[in-house]
Amino acid sequence: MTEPPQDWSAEARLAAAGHRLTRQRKAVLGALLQADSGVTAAEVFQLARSACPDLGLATVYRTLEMLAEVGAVRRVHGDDRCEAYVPTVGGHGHTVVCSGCGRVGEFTACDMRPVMAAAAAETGFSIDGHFLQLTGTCEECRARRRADPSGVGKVRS
Amino acid sequence: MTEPPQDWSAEARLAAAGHRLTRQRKAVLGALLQADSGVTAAEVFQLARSACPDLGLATVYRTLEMLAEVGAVRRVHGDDRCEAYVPTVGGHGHTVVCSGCGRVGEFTACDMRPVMAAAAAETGFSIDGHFLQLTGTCEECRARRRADPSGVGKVRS
DNA sequence: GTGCGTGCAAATTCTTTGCAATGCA
DNA sequence: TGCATTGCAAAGAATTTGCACGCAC
Repeated sequence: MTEPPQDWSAEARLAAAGHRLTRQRKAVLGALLQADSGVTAAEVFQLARSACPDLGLATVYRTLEMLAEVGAVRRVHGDDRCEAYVPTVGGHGHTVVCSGCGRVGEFTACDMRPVMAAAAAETGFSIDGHFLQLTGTCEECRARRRADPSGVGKVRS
Repeated sequence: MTEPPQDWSAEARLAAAGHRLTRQRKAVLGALLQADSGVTAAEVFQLARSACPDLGLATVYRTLEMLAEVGAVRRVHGDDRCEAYVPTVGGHGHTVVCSGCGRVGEFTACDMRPVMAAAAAETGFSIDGHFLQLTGTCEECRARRRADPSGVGKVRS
């Protein structure tokens, strides 16, 4: 459609799509960047409210949907439940979710072509996209687990 | 934990986990097998009701959760919305969702080790699991698209 | 016979929408 | 200034829970 901008920042994406950069949207973006793990709409609301006390929850939903549309945030799906959001780093990327603390990492080096070819051969579908999300343990949680191998050491409620 | 059964059928999984096979659960399983695309809880309810008219919606939710727990069904996530279910074919597998009609294929030949290694190197996480879902076009939708290249040809409402 | 599993309906949670007022471009 | 955007509150959808009864084992 439109020429992709050189600048993949959220602000640039907004501008490229013809959206305004309001105080509320800055607050939502700030909350997303502040959190180093996937956040739900409710968590964004809570975090962003400290920067913008009159923020409404409906605005958070509207903003998150809009940000996902322009590619500034990515939706993260849990195995059980869905709907957490993380800010996008680059053009295409995938998320790694820590099973210990919920922290989210993002990586871009992904060559899915062999897997996609295998899938196409096995199912007869032509493959044109993929959603990949890895689970693992972040460095910090590995350290904690070493220190206390007995406890499960879950941090997120 | 428990020794995995040789038989990966849903009934065997239920029995292995100590769950009873009731009329309602048979109806839910039947509905899942009957549908060749991912179905939501509401759709399962509607389909299963023809085999079991006194089925309650709450039971569908309870049953789907239980089936997911024992690995008899897999949750499918849409890019926008979540929570559709497909029956599991084998021990480990992934789903391919047709963007035209919503039909779901499953494939098992997946070697994610290179991707997981790359992710570990880039993020510092130790990777222990992956959720992969491909999107593409099934054979039937490709044929339809060839016949009518103009229309988008979406089938699902 | 014993509990697990169920139906029903109410309760709860999550998300969306309408509309007048506001403020960014 | 013009129109996208917002807050509030109410509507709506999706999901869960409590409890007495029925049925698989």
